[in-house]
Amino acid sequence: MRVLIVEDDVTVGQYIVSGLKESGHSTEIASDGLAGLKIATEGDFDALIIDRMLPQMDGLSIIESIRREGNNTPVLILSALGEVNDKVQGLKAGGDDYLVKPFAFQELLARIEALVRRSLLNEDETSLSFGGLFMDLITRKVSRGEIEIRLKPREFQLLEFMMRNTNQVVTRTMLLEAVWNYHFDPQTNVIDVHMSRLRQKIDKDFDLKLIHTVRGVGYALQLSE
Amino acid sequence: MRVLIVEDDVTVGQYIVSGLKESGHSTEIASDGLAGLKIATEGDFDALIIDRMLPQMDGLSIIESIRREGNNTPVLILSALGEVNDKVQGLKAGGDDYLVKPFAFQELLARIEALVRRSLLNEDETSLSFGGLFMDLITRKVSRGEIEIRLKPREFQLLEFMMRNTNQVVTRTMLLEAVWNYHFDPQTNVIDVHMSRLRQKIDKDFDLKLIHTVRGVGYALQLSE
DNA sequence: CTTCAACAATAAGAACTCGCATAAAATCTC
DNA sequence: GAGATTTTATGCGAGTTCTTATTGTTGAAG
Repeated sequence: MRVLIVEDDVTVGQYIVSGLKESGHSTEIASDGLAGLKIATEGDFDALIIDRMLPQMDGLSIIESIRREGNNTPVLILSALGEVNDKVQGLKAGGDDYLVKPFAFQELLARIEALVRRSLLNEDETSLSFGGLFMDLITRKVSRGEIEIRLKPREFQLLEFMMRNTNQVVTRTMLLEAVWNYHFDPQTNVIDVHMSRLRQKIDKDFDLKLIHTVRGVGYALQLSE
Repeated sequence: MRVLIVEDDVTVGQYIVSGLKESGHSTEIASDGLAGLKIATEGDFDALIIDRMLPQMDGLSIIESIRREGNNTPVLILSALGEVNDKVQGLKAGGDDYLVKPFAFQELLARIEALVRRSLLNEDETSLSFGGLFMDLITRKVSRGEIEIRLKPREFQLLEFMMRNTNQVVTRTMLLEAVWNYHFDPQTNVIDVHMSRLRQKIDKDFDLKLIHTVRGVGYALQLSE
C-alpha cells in the first residue's frame, strides 16, 4: 500500500511514517501544502493522509484541487484539536474520513486500511455475477435472470463468498473463517442450515442448480456437477 | 510463518510448498519420516504438515516423538483416502488437525493458519485477565472475582477485544472491524447497545468500573478514569 | 443387492442481535 | 449557570440467526 502523508509537524509525520512502514506499507511525505499537491498529482497512491493546517496551501484546498482533476484516491484528513473542528466541511471538500489529533496510531491504521479496502472494491467491482446470478454489492440486491431474490444479511455474505470463489470447493472451515469470523469449531451445523436456506432462494425454482455439495468436503458454486 | 512439510509424494509436496510460498510463508520439506523428525527437532517451525504414511517412520510416530520432547508445534496430519481413516487415533497421537487427501489447497491454508493462530494464542495465553476479570478462551467462560458471568457470543467477542487492548482507547471503527467484521459504517448504534449490555454484566454489581467511555472517541478497558 | 453408518438437508422453536425511540449525560453557547 | 446541542445509555420489539431433532441421502461393506 502506497501512502502519501502531507504534514508539517515533523514529529507527527515521522510517527505516521514509521508506523506505516512497520505495517508493511510504503510511504512518501511532504511537509507543505504545495509540495503535497505536486507529489499527490504526480504519484500513484492508494491513500493520502493530509493535515488540515499546512504552510503554503491548506489541506482542504489540496483535496479540492486533486478532486477537480478527477483523482479519487481516498483521503484521510488530520485535524488538530482546537482547530475548527468541522467534519462536515472536510468531508464536503472531498475527504473520505476525518481524524482528530492526537490519535492512537492503531486508529489511523484501521481507518486508512478501511478506506483503501473500500476504494479498491469500488474500483474493481461494485457487483459480482456468475451463471445468471447477479449480485450488487452496493445496493445489496441479488437476482437470478429477471427474478429478484431477497437475501438476509448472513445469506448475502455467504453467497458473496461463494461468488468470489466459484468453480472450487469451499470448505466449512473456510466459510467459518470468512463469513462467520469464527476461529474455532462451533460444533453445530450452522453452515448447512444457512446453505440450505440459500439454496431455497437461489436454486429451488430453477432447473440448473448452482450450489453443489461436495460430500465430506464442503460446497461449490459451479454450473455443472 | 515457517512450515515444515513431511511428505514422500513429491507432487503433493511441491504443490503445498509452492502454495504456501505464494501465500508468503517459508517452507522446508522432508520426504521420509526419519529426515522429517530430525528437521522438526532441530528447526524452529510455526507448524508441521505431516503425511500419515511415510517411508522409514510413519507420521504418527514422528508426532509422538516430538511431543515426548515437549515440542508443542501444531501439527496438521495428512492422510490419503483409503488409509485407515481414524481421526481419533491421529489426534490422540498429538496431532492438532486432520486433513484427508485429496484436498483443496485453500482448505489446507485455512486450517494451517487457524492452527497457528490458535497456537500463538495458546502459547502466551489460553485465557485473559485484567483487573479481577478472567476470561477462559477455551471454555468461553468469564468471571469477575468469584462471580461467574454468562456472556452471549457477541458480548464475549467484544470483551475479548477489549481485554486484548486494555489501557487504551478502542474506537468504534476498530470494534466494527475486529468484532463485527464490518468495513463500513452501519450508521446505527450497535456498538453502544452491546457495550451497554456488557456493562450491565461486567460492571453493574461492582464499585470499580472497568469499562470507561471516552467521549467522542470510543471506549477503554482500564482501572481508573 | 441389501444393510448400515456416516453425512447432509430441513423444519421449527429458542436464543440472540439489531435498530429504534427515548432518556440521560456531557459539552457548548450565550 | 441555564438552555441548547451533541453524544452516549438503555428498554424493548421485530427480525434474524442458531441449535436441536428428525428425516433423507450417499457410499461402503458384506
